[in-house]
Amino acid sequence: MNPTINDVARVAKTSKSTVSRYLNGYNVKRETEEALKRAIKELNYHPNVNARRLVKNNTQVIGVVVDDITNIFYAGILRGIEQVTNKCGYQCAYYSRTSNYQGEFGFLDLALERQVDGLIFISFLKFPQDLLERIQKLAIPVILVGGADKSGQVENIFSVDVDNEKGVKEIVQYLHRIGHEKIAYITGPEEFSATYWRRKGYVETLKELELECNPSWIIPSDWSEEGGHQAMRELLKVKGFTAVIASNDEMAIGALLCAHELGYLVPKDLSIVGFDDIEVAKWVYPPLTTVKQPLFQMGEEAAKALVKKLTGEELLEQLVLIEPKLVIRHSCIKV
Amino acid sequence: MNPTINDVARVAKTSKSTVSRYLNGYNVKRETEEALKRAIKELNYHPNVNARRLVKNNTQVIGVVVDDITNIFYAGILRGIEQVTNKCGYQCAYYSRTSNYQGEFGFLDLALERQVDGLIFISFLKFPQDLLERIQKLAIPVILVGGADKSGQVENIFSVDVDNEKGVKEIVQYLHRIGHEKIAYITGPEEFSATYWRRKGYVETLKELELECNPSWIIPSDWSEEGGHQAMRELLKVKGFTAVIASNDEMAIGALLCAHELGYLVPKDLSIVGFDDIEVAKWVYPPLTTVKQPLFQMGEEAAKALVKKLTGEELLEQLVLIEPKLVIRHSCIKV
DNA sequence: TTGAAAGCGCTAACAT
DNA sequence: ATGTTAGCGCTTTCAA
Repeated sequence: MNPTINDVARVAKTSKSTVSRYLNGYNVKRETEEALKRAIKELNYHPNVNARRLVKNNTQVIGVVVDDITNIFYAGILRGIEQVTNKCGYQCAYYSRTSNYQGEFGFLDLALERQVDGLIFISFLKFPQDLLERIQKLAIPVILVGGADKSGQVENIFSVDVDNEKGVKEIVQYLHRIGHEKIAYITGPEEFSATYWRRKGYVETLKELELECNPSWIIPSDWSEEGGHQAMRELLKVKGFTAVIASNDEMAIGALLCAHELGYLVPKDLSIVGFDDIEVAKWVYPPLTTVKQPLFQMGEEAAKALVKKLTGEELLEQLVLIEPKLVIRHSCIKV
Repeated sequence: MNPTINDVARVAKTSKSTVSRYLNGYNVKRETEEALKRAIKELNYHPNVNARRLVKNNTQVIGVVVDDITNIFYAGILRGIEQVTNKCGYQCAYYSRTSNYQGEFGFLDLALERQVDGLIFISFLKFPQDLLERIQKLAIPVILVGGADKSGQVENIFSVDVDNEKGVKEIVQYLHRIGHEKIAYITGPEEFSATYWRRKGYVETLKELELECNPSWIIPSDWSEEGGHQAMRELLKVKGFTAVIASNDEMAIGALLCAHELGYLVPKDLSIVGFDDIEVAKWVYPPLTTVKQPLFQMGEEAAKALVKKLTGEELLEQLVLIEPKLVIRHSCIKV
């Protein structure tokens, strides 16, 4: 069996409350401190956090739940979260929904069972309404990152996301600035909220700039490189456009490779833009013009909000939308 | 305050021991079960795991510690780990050493403080001797993934790694088979155990095949795309070789880009091989020939070993080395 | 099948 | 500055 504060107290010839006090940073007499230090070392004592958590009814850990921990996309967000939680004395524990939680929202048990003090849930799928309602009823703070919906906001739930609409708007404006008037679009799967907002950015900005909005220039796809490849193949049957916006970088890369295979030169014959600015975007040829997701900031905002809730502060906003940034490389050219 | 089993007992008009038994799957009378179900629902009761963990002195959670959770490289390993822990009724919690653990081996506290039942530690840096010694003394099982050292094995510590030496050996043999006799090599930083074993695979296989082993054809670098780029620039000043092995894919991609920039065609003028088989490897032009890391299997083996230790089984081996697989694409050509 | 009671390791009020 | 004591929410004998 592991040593307990009782053992430490016995060895140091004092009481367990004194041990507890010492361990928690309260003042003890110089000599007791020495004796305690020796006893702890001698016994190789380590506190049992489960006992402490039981009595204090808190854990000082923040749970970060992602749909799939192996999805590289979260990386920047996690970095941002850690940055702030570390400063505030919280431990970060990461959980993947691919693990065996009972039921769709089983991960909420992490909070209900008091494994964590609060939760940050990262997902780019649209957050289902019943999830939102359940979170709303919870006593434990849960912050959402990703699948935000400006319209269907639920009272008292804080979420942060990238301003997808704005991102695509900037792309279209940029293409327009360098002379493109006929712009095609490869869209993502509908279950992602980003799909909706990015396409909205595309359609609305075309209207604003009075550019041609041709439905056959919008091809649905699946975020994947292969999907982008195939979408491009279809687009090149339709023709008539001078630029293609893929709603993420992987599809943009697929489109790029497809164009090259079919004998089109990028950007000479065709300009291509992506979205996300994944690392590979600068390695492909030509380096991809895209829009950089402010992942780190998203993580920071989410963690700050959670820490505030945890310390009883009021949150002023319900939704923070962070602006992405256009990254101009070499996959677009003036026409 | 949250409802406890006492509340449930009161509402269901029974005792807390009966509630506990019911919750733990023991038989209770049909009617009590009904009453309990109602009470639990009515109160919205959720067990407090900290109390349970305290009395049972176990957590049913496996901690997975990585150097940096934002390093995409771990993805496959994590998937493998989850695959087996899910089956065995353990929860997986992921921790990043970039979080604020006290001191270099602070993450071991996760086990000492009983936050987890066992630990899988993933790192590709050489495992320092004192870490190994500390782990050896621990009552809690810790499995190592990555920085294995065939020679300096420490009694009673289980680790799994890819057979790096074998991987590079296969590359050299392949290049030799398609006619290359002069092969350059870009190596990684020395603090990674893979650097040592991969270079060993290169040097030894050259000797075995009686190929020229020219020290100025070995350039140290830093795993990065930029590093590979620069290493290639240096190699192309030396010249004389027909193929380059980069000890990871990112450097191989950098080398590829550099060669193209300087007017060399790959694979016509120069064959290039990488190591890892990251996703991008097939997206670059020409698609990169490389060696696929058996990440999923590594994760599986590690988790299986930990579960065995946790259930008191004996482990037969101390080190499992998993063979990587050559993936032939289009960056090499017969000479 | 159930209830009473002890105890897991710790914190915190209270008393000294 | 320190010791005594109660109690956090649960499991687990033991007895009925």
